Amino acid sequence: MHNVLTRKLGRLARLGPEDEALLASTIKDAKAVRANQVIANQGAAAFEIHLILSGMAYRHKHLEDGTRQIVSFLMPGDFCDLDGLILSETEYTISTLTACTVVSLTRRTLLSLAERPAIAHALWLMELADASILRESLVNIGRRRSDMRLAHFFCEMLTRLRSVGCVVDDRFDFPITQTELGDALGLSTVHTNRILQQLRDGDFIAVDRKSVTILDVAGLKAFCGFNPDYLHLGRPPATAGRHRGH
Amino acid sequence: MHNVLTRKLGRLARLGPEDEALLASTIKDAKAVRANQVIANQGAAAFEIHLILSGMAYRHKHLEDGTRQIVSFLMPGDFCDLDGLILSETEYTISTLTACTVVSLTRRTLLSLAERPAIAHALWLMELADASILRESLVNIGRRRSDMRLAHFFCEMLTRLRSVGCVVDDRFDFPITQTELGDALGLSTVHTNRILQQLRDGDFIAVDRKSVTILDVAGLKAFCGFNPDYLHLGRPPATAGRHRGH
DNA sequence: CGTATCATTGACTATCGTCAATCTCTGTGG
DNA sequence: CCACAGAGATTGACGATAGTCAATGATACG
Repeated sequence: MHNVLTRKLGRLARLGPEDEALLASTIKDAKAVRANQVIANQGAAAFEIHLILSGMAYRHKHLEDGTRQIVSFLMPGDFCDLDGLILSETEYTISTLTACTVVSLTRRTLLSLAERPAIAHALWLMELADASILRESLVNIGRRRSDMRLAHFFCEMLTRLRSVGCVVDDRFDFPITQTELGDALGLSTVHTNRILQQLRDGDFIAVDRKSVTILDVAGLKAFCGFNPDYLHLGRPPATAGRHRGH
Repeated sequence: MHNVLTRKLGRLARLGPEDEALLASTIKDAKAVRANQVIANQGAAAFEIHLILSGMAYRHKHLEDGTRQIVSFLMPGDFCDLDGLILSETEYTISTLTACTVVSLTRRTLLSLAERPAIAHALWLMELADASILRESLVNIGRRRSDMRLAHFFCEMLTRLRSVGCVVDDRFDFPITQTELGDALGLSTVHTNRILQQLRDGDFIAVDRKSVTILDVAGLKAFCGFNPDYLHLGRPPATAGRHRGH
């Protein structure tokens, strides 16, 4: 009867039965949010912290000239705005990519969770992993050509989504537009389109409106030099059953 | 008799006299490090956490193809590798830009600091500010033209260095090469050189081997749309004496 | 002085962005 | 069942931005 968060935290720290019970009693009252909705707005006061239970969302920042940059993707088990715990104002917008189940927690609730050392430790780790992903994104955008950039991005999505059980046969739901992809990777829509075609022509990936399939996982990783260490996913779930062997 | 860290943390949380005493007794045995030295190496085990007391350093990640990306700049009062507190392996290299004074702390020492709520709160905030700067860097590299990118970078350096008292008359020590600048901003050395010339020709900045002078602070900020909120510098130091009005 | 490092330049190329048109798909209303 | 609208994908043509290569200056330091 574990929820995503319990499983995720459990991979990062040794939770006792009391920790799990506390988490189970806290993480409830999930709210359904449709795709392409705003969860929290850049510049707005941060009263609540949002946790994704299912679905995907992203953080994005808007510039004066009307463009924007997507700065992170959020998966099941991720907190959208943990910094609202301490900072007063959210400095990015959070939008859903797919339909999501979201839990809203007050600061007080989260602080009470953080009083348990194992949970605090795991939350710390999540925050650090978040920063680590940001640094790798910086490397990706700053120093990789657009084809490797796309490739690296898909490798990351594959790996992170797999870690929360959202990948089947190297395929995952990913209803992203090419404009959004470009906004995430610092590319124009047109260029994103062309590079995407290259990756398809190279039989690395297959894409449709709603999902992405990685046709050649090893090849794609080799192509962009993907090394998943920076994701800090912790030890693999002990309960795993999928994708054994071959 | 406050050190940089005490002052910085004091701006982020309300430290009691005991907090300050603890910090003062902990932050000692500073080590001098020359410019262009490695403090901690990508991939090495993280035994100690490093704190910059004076000087500047930077974090950078290396790619397989020999290029690198500088992902953060570290100023007095910044921790270089707070994540070593929890993660076992540093995933970036830390190098000094100038001669630095550095304090090395064991995990145990840092954990004992974090037992005091005000200090823990301030450390939290520092970590969040760090992530916030990373997100803004992503915006900068992903979505700003190279001239605005450079401009924004200099605005950030000016603001951060000023907050730790390292700016006099809009001028600060900054012995960075154009190659390093390019590595930080996702640009080639040659292009960095040319854009730098534009900024000089526009009378925005003056640069020499060792320092940067911002000739037109308001103009530079307006040019790139700089908004310092993301730096989360907290309330200005109560003890300030420099740069009052006139 | 000689050497090393960095800055600067020119010429050329590659990558990437912009604009505008067209195509495809999906869902809707009739 | 079909026409139509709208969103997103795709194309081509073109231009701008940025990278590469290689040579030349400038500066600092021993």
